[in-house]
Amino acid sequence: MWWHQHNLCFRHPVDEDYSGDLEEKVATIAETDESAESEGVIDSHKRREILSRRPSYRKILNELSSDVPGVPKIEEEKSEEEGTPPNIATMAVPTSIYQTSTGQYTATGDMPTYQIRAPTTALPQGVVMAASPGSLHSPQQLAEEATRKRELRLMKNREAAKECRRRKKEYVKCLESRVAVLEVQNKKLIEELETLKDICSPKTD
DNA sequence: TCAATCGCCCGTCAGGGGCA
DNA sequence: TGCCCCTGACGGGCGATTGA
Repeated sequence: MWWHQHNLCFRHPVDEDYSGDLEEKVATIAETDESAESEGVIDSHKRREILSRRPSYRKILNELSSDVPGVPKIEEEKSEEEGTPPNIATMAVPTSIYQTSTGQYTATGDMPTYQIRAPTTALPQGVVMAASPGSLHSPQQLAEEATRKRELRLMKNREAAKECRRRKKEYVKCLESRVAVLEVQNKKLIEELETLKDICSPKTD
């Protein structure tokens, strides 16, 4: 398992706990024996290092999908993000309707439109590096440039965080569907085993 | 009715990874 | 090596729920 928020002491009541449990469930059912790093006490620094090195949802899910045909991949969405420069006012925030490569998840409805808004900062949108550092003279200009860069970075990170959370939700949904499939498989196998036992066991009467 | 709690979402920061 | 992206962590806001 890569995800052990449920073992950490700084419990944050957001979705991390839920997805962590879910992954544990998937791992248990699928009997994929990841390392037993959660055993015992790991100091917070090490835990943080372990957590930070966990692969991205996209990677995990895509690897998963290569192993299991039924698991959909998370789309790259490069058409939105790479098609337009990031500092153009037409920030293409992913809509509440999205779909995976298999079209399994088509609508989440979890991103209300009232929350999708244009950046409200005073950032001069559309002005791409109007003043290079070499052409700046006064300290005021330098300060303005630094502020502008910070605003741009924050805006990009804001959008990246939204996208990351959206992917995480999709990832959790995929895990949920996989849990359901594996549970059904497990049930069938148990039933099959019982049937075979009945057939093969000698009648002692 | 109202304070406490919960669940969800958001923005921001920090730090690791990928890439030119 | 620096820049940029991704994501865990954190703190805060807000609406819904719950128990006194």
